[in-house]
Amino acid sequence: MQYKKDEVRDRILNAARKEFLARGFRGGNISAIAEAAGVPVGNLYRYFNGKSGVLDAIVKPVYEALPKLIGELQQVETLDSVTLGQIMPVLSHGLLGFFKEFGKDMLILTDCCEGTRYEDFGKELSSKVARIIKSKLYSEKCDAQEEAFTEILGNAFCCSLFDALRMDLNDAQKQSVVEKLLKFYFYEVDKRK
Amino acid sequence: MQYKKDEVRDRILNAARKEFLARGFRGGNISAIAEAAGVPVGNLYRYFNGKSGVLDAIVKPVYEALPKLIGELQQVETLDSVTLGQIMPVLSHGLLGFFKEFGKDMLILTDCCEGTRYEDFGKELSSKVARIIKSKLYSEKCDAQEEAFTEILGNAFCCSLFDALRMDLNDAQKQSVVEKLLKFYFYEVDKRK
Amino acid sequence: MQYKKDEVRDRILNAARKEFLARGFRGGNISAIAEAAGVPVGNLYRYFNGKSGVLDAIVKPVYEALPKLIGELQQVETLDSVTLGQIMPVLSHGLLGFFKEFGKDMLILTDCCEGTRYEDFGKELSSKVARIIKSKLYSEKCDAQEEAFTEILGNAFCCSLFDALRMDLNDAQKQSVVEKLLKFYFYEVDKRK
Amino acid sequence: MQYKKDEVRDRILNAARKEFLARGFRGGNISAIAEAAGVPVGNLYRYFNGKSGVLDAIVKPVYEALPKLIGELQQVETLDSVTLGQIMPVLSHGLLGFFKEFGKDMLILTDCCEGTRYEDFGKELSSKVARIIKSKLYSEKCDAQEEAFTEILGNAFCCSLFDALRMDLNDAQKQSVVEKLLKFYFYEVDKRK
DNA sequence: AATGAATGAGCGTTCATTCAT
DNA sequence: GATGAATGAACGCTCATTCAT
Repeated sequence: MQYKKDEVRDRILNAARKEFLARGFRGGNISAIAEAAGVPVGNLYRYFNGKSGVLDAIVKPVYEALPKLIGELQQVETLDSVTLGQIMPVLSHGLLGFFKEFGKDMLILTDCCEGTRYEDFGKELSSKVARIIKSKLYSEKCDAQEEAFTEILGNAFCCSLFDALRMDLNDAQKQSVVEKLLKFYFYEVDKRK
Repeated sequence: MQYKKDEVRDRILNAARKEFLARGFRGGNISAIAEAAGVPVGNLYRYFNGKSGVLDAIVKPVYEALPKLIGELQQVETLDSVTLGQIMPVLSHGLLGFFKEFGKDMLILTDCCEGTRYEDFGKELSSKVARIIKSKLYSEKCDAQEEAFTEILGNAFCCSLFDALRMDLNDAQKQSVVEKLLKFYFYEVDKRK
Repeated sequence: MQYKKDEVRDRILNAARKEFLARGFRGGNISAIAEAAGVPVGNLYRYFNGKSGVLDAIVKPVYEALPKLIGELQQVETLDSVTLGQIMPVLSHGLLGFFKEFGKDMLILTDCCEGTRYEDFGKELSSKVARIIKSKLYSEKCDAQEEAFTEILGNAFCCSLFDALRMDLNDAQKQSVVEKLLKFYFYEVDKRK
Repeated sequence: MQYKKDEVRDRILNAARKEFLARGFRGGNISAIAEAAGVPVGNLYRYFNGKSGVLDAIVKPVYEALPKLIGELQQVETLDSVTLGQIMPVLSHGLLGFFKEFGKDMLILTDCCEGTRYEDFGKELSSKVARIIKSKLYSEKCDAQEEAFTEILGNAFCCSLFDALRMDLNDAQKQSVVEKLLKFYFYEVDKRK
């Protein structure tokens, strides 16, 4: 009865998404998820490997797709002639694509994974972005403040993109907001560094 | 008073700071705090009103000092002739002062209070900042994207300031980083909006 | 439903009855109840809303049935021509019925509820009875001693009825004892007041 | 510093009396007693052997004086010619005397000793009184109902006396109420048995 | 495969008692 | 002798997980 299983699986995942978004992973309650999904607790354990198994199912796809995006960025980054203003759209476009594909799961990954092995995802992404910013903003070595400045910028830019995704806007509006952000962050950035 | 009470109190608070930073309030374990502080659980309750009492002791001072800063901002904001580039230093300077006074406690307040009455502190601060940005960036009504844009900016700026505070730099360096951020965010901002 | 739920529920309630009778509500130990019932603590909480939930289940039915009895008494009481010797049988008959229906639970209600919202049940019942006695014994206002006297009588009569219920007698014997009590308390009572 | 000790001792006892009357022995809190007495907890343990030691100090005098009274009763009881109407005044007079001497301590003994070795005091007193009633009311063997009836009467009479003591009346009034009770219970009791 | 009752370790908290000063 | 901080066993309760049916 495979068709049945998938439907149950999805009901569980959707209930879990709601629960984790509302209460975080730690605060989220497995029985509440099962009940909301209309599935007996015991059965949930046939579909998933416990609470963290449910989280994995929700979050792993996004989590593992990230290196691909990062890879693309790194390829572009190494070209000396490429500017931040050219790289960042790749990132933001990629994230927009992610969001279209994975919906809220990306936000669960970034916002609701305290206390799990995913909790550093956001930080890792930020620092990757920071490294790119740094390499483009300061061609040679830079001092502690500049180092800090780029880290902060990496995080701020990521935060801003995620905020944009979070907002209750249609895709076109999101696109437009992301473009506004790109302009805000990287237009004549060299003058403001 | 044998075994100076204050010393025990501080040991508990410091152990709690570590625990809450590492695991958040919900995930933080009172017994672990007591043990790390070298205090039996029961005794901890002589010093603090339970788990949330410990959190209060750490976080309330910062939490209650905020309105003062907000008040200063609001006074400055209402003057039509004042620009973002003039207001924001007040905010960043205030936060720097906060940080000097309250150290990591401010970060506990912003990062570790999920599930407590403090959980909206960061959001409230951001939205306050966003409102100021909006009033200065768009003199009249603005559309949904612009609205979203300012909200995102408010949050990003606050995040950046907190990141700066979080960094392992001396005060002068922090000051310098904050100034870099002010420049980055608000220099010729009208051109990038 | 495997392991019929009702059977577990009853095992818990019976263990709780014993525990509360032996140690009172405050002194009663939830883990001991669970163990005596052969149920793990956690499971007990599937059946009842905590310690006071178990008490409620035992005691509420009796507690809420009382007003009905009081109502009947009040109807009879208001008639001027009715004597104590006629009213009290209504009360004692009612309580006998209660006891047939609720068994020891009524004694738990009267004896074991210190520190709960039921703790005044006995006192309220007594004072209700006292008021009836007073209205029949002293047609007009009465002095402090007479007031005290009726209060004491109300309580004594209630105590006596409960004692009768408590005794290890069959129903017929109980009935007979109650009749003896009625005679003892109210035969030619005016001569002894 | 003996004079000091006694004063401290009394302060503790008085605080304990209040606490036990308000919350019972089990519910009473040793630290609260110490605080109310203005004595550090540790010091309380120099004066008394813990919580039950404090109770002992309050309650033992009354508890041990009882056999004396019972003894007097038993002496009178054995005389065949003596009637209930003659014995009971001895009891009530004795209890009145007790109450004058021990004040509220007798009520603590009867009302607040659940869970201690004193908890059966009331029952024992009642059954003693019941035995006297029985021997006078039924010269020969009696059936189960009569047995029960006398037990109930013993308890009711004791309860009534204690209630009388409990009331907020002056000594003369108490005396008068007790006489009312004696009349109520034992005037022409043979007709009502 | 499905069900939901059972399980028990672990949490936050209380409080009678002891102990260091 | 006086002090009150320290101690830790025990409580009521929760919840992720297992198990019997």
